[in-house]
Amino acid sequence: MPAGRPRAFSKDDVLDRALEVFWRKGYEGAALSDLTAAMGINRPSLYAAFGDKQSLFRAVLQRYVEGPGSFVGRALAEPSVQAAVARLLREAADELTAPGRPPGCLAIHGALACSDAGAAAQADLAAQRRASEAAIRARLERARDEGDLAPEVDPVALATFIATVFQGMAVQAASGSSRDTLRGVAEMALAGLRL
Amino acid sequence: MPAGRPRAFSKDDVLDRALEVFWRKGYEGAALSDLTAAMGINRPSLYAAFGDKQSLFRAVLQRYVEGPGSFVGRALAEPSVQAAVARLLREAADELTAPGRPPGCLAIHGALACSDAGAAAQADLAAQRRASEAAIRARLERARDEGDLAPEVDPVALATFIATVFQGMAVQAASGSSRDTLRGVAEMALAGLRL
DNA sequence: CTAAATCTGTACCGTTCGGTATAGATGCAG
DNA sequence: CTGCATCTATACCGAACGGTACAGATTTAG
Repeated sequence: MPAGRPRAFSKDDVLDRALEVFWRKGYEGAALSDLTAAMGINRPSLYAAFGDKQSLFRAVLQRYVEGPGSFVGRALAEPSVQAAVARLLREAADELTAPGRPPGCLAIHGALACSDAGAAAQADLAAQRRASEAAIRARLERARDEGDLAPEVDPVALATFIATVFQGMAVQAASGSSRDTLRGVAEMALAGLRL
Repeated sequence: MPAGRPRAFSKDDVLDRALEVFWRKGYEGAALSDLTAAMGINRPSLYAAFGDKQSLFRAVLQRYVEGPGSFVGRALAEPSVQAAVARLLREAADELTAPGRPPGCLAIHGALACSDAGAAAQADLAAQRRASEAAIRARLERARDEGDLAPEVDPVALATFIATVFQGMAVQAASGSSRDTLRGVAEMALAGLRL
């Protein structure tokens, strides 16, 4: 334990509070006063613990990926590629509309369009979306190597399609679409894929 | 012609300039100084001609729908529903990545997540998205009535699916995806629909 | 040519933004 | 108990925000 007065809050706890604010209002829409109010700490404590707003957002994004966004990795770990993709899209409908959380996906609507001040956050989220799409692609390529995917299927194009449907579902969720509506979208996409 | 000094600019011209700014930065990311600089007019002129920022955004949105967004209506006017949907998604790939314009769709990323000050713009865009989806649904229902659509197809669910794919494509475009990539998404969606 | 009406430009309003200096409180090491 | 390191809290900073008052310029109506 380092010398000096110990921190009076848990970093993870206040990060979760900050996540809720960024999730609901986006990077630029979340003011520092919103953040400190929700986190229950003062401004200098925030800066001492996390650095500036941009660094806080990075930390929040990482926590988002490892927390609410972790279902993606679990879905892709399904043994068959058919089950993996189906679980991914079906659980997306649940996760994007989970009660008690903001609707939609932080990585998608957290900073889609913003001023120059938000360009870094915008780039962070775009990179995260690319990473998720790359994870889907890697899973499809593995399936192709294992003979679990028809050889005429293009893993790159299919991964982009799946990611695109997911992103559209996130927009729908942010607009208030219900879980059942998103489930319907997922089923229609899966029916078309007929993996 | 009304008495008094005439306006020194064309409302439509400066609306197009404002559209570019809102499209690129979103409602909240577009500062009044950005807008007046791009429009080439002073702040009081803006307020006299359009009212406050929110009213300007409404006017810009309407011009967007009637201008860059008008391809949706034209695509849906195709005689066969198969051609209508195919043209809608294929032209979306072109329009969302058209050179010389901001990538993506104002109605989708213009105000997805924002502070309380942007709630009205957020609601306007959500309503616009619902209207577009309703237009697709109406076209599908017409096709069903005309026998142009298999009776087991649910127009509501299919319209939601098409709108969702479109919204996902807009997110991809805003992240820098190319026209060809979006074309691939459109083709994969159409192949799955096999209308 | 005068009067009324409208637009333009400057300069400013109060508020909120992200970020920080500084002082007091609270802990550990010796 | 003393010294020091770290955290908390108040109060503040300059800059940018959306919005407007006011004076001068420019037009039509009479």
